Amino acid sequence: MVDRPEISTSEWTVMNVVWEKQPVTASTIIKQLATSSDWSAATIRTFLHRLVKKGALDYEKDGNRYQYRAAVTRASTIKHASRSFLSSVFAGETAPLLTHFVKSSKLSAEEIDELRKLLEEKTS
Amino acid sequence: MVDRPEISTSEWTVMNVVWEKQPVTASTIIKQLATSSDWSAATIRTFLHRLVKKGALDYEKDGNRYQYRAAVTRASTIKHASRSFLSSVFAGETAPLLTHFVKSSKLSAEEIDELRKLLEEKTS
DNA sequence: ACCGAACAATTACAATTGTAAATAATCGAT
DNA sequence: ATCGATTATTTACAATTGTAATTGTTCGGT
Repeated sequence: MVDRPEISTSEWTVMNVVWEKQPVTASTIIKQLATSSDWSAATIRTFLHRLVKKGALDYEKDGNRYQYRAAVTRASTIKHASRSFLSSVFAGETAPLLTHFVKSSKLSAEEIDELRKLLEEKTS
Repeated sequence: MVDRPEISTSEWTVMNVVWEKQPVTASTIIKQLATSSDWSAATIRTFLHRLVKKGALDYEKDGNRYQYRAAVTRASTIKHASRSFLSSVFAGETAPLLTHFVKSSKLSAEEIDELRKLLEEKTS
């Protein structure tokens, strides 16, 4: 649980693909991000290298290329980033954060129900 | 509504003080942050200058010093930062974000009730 | 009118980030 | 065994960020 370097916004985008598809090669990631981003292949490869350097990704050699996979869980990384976002942007106050996101979001009936249940549980 | 430069984590801390106390002088901000941060006065003054440069703060001269006040509303700045956080960390999906923060938060009965009401409204 | 204290403005400097291009290594097909 | 394509590695470079120290300016008190 030593603290790893922060993951930047761009790096998060890459990590999300890795968590979704791992183990995954650079070119698969590049293909996947081709639509949603306007990064060049080289740029994405830079992010991959940096993420390995930061200890957020691991890889195994697979002939010519690497199969990347996450070295940290999405949950723990989210926890970290969320804590820091909450603390800087909402000055640490969760209720206003929740109010903001509830207000600004479109939620399905199921999602609303799910959240309501979670809130119930907190009451007890 | 031209897009202004991003506000960094440290700058957010300063902005939160300004929104809370404006109009406010540098030394008041420095005093306020003395407890909660370990920045030197010079560092905080640097942040103030940068925030003016970025168009996030304005000031009026008041004799020797400046009275700073926000040039952007907290609400709109929060909206911006939240959108970007949602999109990078939660891949744009609000429901998981809400789930995460509800689970990880301590909420008072009143806050829970308030949130429940907000959710009700969304149902309709 | 001058001095020190308080302020603001300028400068510094390394680390991180966004954005790649250039170079080196290697696999697969001939 | 060699060549081109595909990877990975190294290098580049400006902007932003964290963290101040230094220098310039001005107010308030003697």
